[in-house]
Amino acid sequence: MVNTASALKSEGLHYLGMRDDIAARIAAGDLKPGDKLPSERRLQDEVGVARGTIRAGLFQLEAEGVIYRRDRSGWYVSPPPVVYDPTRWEGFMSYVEAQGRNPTTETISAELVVADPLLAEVFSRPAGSPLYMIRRRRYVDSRAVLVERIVVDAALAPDLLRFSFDESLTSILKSEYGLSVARNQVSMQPCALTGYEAEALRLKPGLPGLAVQRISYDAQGRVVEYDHEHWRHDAVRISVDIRVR
Amino acid sequence: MVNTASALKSEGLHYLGMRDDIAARIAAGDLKPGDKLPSERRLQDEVGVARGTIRAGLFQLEAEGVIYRRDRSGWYVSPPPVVYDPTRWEGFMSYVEAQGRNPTTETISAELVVADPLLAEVFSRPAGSPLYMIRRRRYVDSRAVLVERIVVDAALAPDLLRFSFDESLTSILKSEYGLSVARNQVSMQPCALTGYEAEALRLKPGLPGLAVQRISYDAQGRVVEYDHEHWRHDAVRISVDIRVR
DNA sequence: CTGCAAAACTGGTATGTACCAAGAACCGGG
DNA sequence: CCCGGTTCTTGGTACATACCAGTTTTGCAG
Repeated sequence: MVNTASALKSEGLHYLGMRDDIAARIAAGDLKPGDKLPSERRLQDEVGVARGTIRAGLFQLEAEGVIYRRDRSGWYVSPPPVVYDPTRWEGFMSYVEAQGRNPTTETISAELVVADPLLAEVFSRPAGSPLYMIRRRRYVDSRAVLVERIVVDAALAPDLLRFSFDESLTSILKSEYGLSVARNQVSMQPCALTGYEAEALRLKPGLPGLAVQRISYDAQGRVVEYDHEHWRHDAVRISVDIRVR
Repeated sequence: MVNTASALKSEGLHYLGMRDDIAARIAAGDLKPGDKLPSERRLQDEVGVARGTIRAGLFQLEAEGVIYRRDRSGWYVSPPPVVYDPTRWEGFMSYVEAQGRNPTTETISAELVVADPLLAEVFSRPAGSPLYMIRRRRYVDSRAVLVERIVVDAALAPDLLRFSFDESLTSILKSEYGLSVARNQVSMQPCALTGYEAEALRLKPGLPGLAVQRISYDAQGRVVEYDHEHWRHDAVRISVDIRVR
């Protein structure tokens, strides 16, 4: 490495120096995923720089996904991310479990809505068509990692609301309605989590995240699911393995 | 919207209020991509809050990819991101051009190396096998958006270094060596750009980015390219359209 | 031992100040 | 007109301080 913590300090980049200190302690296993860091004021005394400088270093590590914060509780070491493969239609529950983690889901709302012009276009239905809209929050090992809004065509899945969505929607659509996905159109973009998403994840508005939009089609080309997910950026890694066109 | 700028201000979240002010001016087209924002000290006077608060709001917008900074020059409105489809093997030059933007490439280095254990495993060659390693910096509309390190098997592309890599490596491999890609294995993760990457992109170390790793195979399953890319996070959007397994 | 209120602690926001280093603009000499 | 140095501007870093609002702990009353 070119820059050691001490080199950075002597260059006058104290916040990067302290960043490296903490990062090194994590890399060395001195601090493990889930562990709590010393408080900002304690670090201030230990390291001997102002609290603002300490916070700059912590923000750095947060942006890198190395640590995260719980409001007014403290800073914690981030657990490793889950791997997400958009080319598979396994649901969240199964691929998180397959990675040895503990997924849970909480339904925020589920309602019947009518298609606005945008939704109508996505589903190739007239505006005003009935659709189900489901909002959920999903956890990995008790940490909220994403909120999503799923829209399903009511014509394909009549009376969908009688089910609970705290488990896998994937399995409901398949076993109850015989709907399975043949094609996914996925778009992803780094974003900032603000407003509703930040609140739902109990995050400070503006923290970085990953916005995922997915349209799932069945073999007949009908839209089975129209999904928007907002992930905390440190909770996910994308992996794709595909034949090239 | 639930939170207007003025509402946030009265709540005591001045930095979010000013964030919304700027975001609104950009959304309204008052400030266009590439435009320069007023200086921090000017904003300080205009908005009437301390410079630290102004900077907090600017960092916010930066994390969202709405604005970016040129060191000691100023803050600028981000141009729209380019769309990147890992399922295609069109090179950077062609897909950026197809989106009406102007791509350029700069070769940083190109050399013959020998396979270390990790590279040997990727290429299924004995350690010590000859490989070409190419580092490049790529631009969209004169803004550096990514740095990459490509490794190519010297056995598949002998004497590769006689070519210039300031254009498309894709076309060289295809036209000169008959190598075309049948399968891509792509992994992506939000990251922080530090050290070499930050320097090469002339970015402050620690800014958010997207790390992309790609292994490209030909129809015989041979590794054609082993590629690591580091993108600035506001410059790219990922889009995938695939049949589900 | 339990339940609950008070106290201590923690991060969140904001202000003001100071100085540095790199970029941009200016201006004069050739 | 161009070149090159000076000056101004700009963001970058750092400090000290103050107060707020949730979280966590403490400790007392029942």
